[in-house]
Amino acid sequence: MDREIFVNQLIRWYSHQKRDLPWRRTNNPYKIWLSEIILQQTRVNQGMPYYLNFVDKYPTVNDLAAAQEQEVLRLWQGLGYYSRARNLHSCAKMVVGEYDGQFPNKFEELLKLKGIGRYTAAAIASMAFNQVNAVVDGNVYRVLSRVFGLYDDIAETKSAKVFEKLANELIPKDQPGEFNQAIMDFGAIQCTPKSPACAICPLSDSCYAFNKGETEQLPVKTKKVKVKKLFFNYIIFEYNGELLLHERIGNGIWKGLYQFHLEETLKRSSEESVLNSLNSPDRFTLIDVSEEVKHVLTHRQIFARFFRLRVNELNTFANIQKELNLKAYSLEQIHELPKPILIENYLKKAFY
DNA sequence: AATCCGGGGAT
DNA sequence: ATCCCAGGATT
Repeated sequence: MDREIFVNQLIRWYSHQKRDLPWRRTNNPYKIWLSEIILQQTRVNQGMPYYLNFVDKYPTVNDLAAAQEQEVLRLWQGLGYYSRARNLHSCAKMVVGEYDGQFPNKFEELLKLKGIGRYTAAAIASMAFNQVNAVVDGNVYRVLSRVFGLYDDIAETKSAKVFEKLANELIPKDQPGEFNQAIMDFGAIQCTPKSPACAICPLSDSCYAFNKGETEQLPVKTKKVKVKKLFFNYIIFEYNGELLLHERIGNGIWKGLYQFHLEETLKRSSEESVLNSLNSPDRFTLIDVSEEVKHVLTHRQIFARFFRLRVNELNTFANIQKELNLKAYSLEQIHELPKPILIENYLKKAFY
């Protein structure tokens, strides 16, 4: 594939087929940054409502910096990879505190900010500040590997350099932002992972993969994540309309989110053994045991059950909070807490 | 370099 | 079921 033809055809395709997205209607670096963080490992359709909510609630980086982290996490609830939300908040405070509320306009400077890696730094630099920095995301890997016949394994760290080098050789200096968005939209709409629309592709004539019949083989990606099975037994202590929850702390999934008391095991536990694990089980009355819920994450399969217990006496309710480091919340308060979607789904079913 | 971190949609 | 998404931080 001739490089000049590729760039020209790609941008031509983009001028006709590009999606009308709200963060494309602005040069505001705050909004572009916000959209990029939200869209990391997230499809546009899934991220869109979150973007709109964030812009609505925090119109400027100052508004976001002034927010409470828990409020930010609550707004992020359901989007996953919650470190993105904590880093988002941290970054907003950095921009306000160290950059006078103005996002830096250079790749290397953007890279210093929390939650901004090489992809996001290039995206902001090119789209908000017209800097010539090529993005490399999943779409770019796919499009370049197919069009130019690159067999570098995209699961290998070193391959990023190969694709980044080529992308930076291709990117036109007079419209870097347009090129970056064009190649990503092309990957998302036209050159899709499964069944790419080669029959109507303006690049198919000289596309390596199309001509070699290799579209299914490219990009090359080897490593597969091993999935670990976990069994979660959530205990819901209830007294007079209040439930006990606590914040997940330490590093690990759902850090900063709230949940019920959790008994976690590597094998499926019997209902009896879960209840017997509690001190003086006669202090409680079992109201309900939920069906097992399967919750799938990238490298976890969680099989969860929810044990709903009515605490018999107020005194016991207070003691449990101390024993298990829990806190009592009304349903209204719980609604405002950031929670894993697994917890949220159960609450909707059993309480809301 | 390898591992961890969510949830959902397309196939 | 499997793949992968406008990836980054940590180990």
